[in-house]
Amino acid sequence: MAQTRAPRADAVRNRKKILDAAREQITLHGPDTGMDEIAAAAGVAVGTLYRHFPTKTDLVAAVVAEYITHVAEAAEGSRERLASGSRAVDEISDFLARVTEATATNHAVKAAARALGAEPVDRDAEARAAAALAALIQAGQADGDIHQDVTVDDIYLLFSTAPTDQPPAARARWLSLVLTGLTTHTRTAHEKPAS
Amino acid sequence: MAQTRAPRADAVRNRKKILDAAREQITLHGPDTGMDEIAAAAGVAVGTLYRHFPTKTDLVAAVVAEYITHVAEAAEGSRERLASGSRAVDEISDFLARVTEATATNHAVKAAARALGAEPVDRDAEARAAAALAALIQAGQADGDIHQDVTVDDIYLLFSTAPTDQPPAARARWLSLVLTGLTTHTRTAHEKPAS
DNA sequence: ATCCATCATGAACCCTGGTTCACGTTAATG
DNA sequence: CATTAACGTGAACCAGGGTTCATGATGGAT
Repeated sequence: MAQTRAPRADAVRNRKKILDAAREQITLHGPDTGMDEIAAAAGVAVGTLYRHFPTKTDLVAAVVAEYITHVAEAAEGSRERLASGSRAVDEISDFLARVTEATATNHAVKAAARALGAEPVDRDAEARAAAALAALIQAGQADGDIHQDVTVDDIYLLFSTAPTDQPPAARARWLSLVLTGLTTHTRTAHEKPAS
Repeated sequence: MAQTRAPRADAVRNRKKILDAAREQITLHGPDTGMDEIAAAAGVAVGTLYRHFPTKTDLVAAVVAEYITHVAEAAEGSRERLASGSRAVDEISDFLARVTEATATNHAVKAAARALGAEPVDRDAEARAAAALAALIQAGQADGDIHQDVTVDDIYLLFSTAPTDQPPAARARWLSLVLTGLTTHTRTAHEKPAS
């Protein structure tokens, strides 16, 4: 019944080369990078791209999927580190920093995805990320470091808007500003009744 | 010597129709809206677009320029309202809210601008906006409501990353989170020595 | 060593979308 | 009212880039 042979070795190799090249080239030369360029960067002919990915949209989608998986792993890593006694706020901070970093790499990719009508990918990875994040937030709230009203959606909202085309200094500053908004010991002063 | 005739009435009318249509269509159908669509929406032939704007890039640039002018006016409006005794924090909040709103409309426009290599436009309007903002921040700091380390660049950084493709509720939440980061009575708890 | 299914190649195809231009219209000037 | 420069029109043009396909190469099973 299993009529499917094992995939050829070079095919696997090429698939990986293509994905890497795609990520890199799109990151480098913007969302409008041509298939030709990607193929060239991968050391492969255009036709090979199409053997692995029926359409450019599919290729970009695959790259995005990789990215989401990466985010999920980062979140789960942070969560596990909680066991080793690190503070939740620090982990959240680290997580945001790491993801912002990664997102900076993938900004153009996401733009490309949007431009092509990115589609439902890897609900599983998304779920894992959300679960890990929820755990982190709860821990932080238990510590009294994170505002009670902060949710996973908040984190998503923030890092989906993370500045990705800014220099590192700006990104760091952004992170600092945003973290201040998540942590405790403040309610916006102007909402407070005039003491 | 003034050999230049007065511009024709319909020409002026059309120019406005084109700019409006461009903003609207790009907002509606994404950054990849074609010149044809814009022309149709403006009730004008393609050639007319090119009479007014030599290239698509120029057209988009013009739309962006309008937008920046709008931002500048919003900032100056807020600043003037300070005289009437309103708190600076509130004005900053209002400003961010209004700009976020406007930016939501212009998200696609900015994307289009980027994709075409948006270019230096209206340094003047930018300068006016920056000046007004600086005044607002200073006032807020004098009130003790805004962190001392907050700068105009911070505001720019934040609202340049404002979520623009999110529903209003999400945008409001974002604003709230961000404002918490700007206002006083907090330093990120996890940076504080363990009390 | 042989064979074949899988895979790679890249020139050619085609369609989308920005841009042009030769020709009709129309608003301003006198 | 006549004249003309400014303006509007839209079919046609052209380049860029995604996609295809006939042909050749190669890894793996026998």
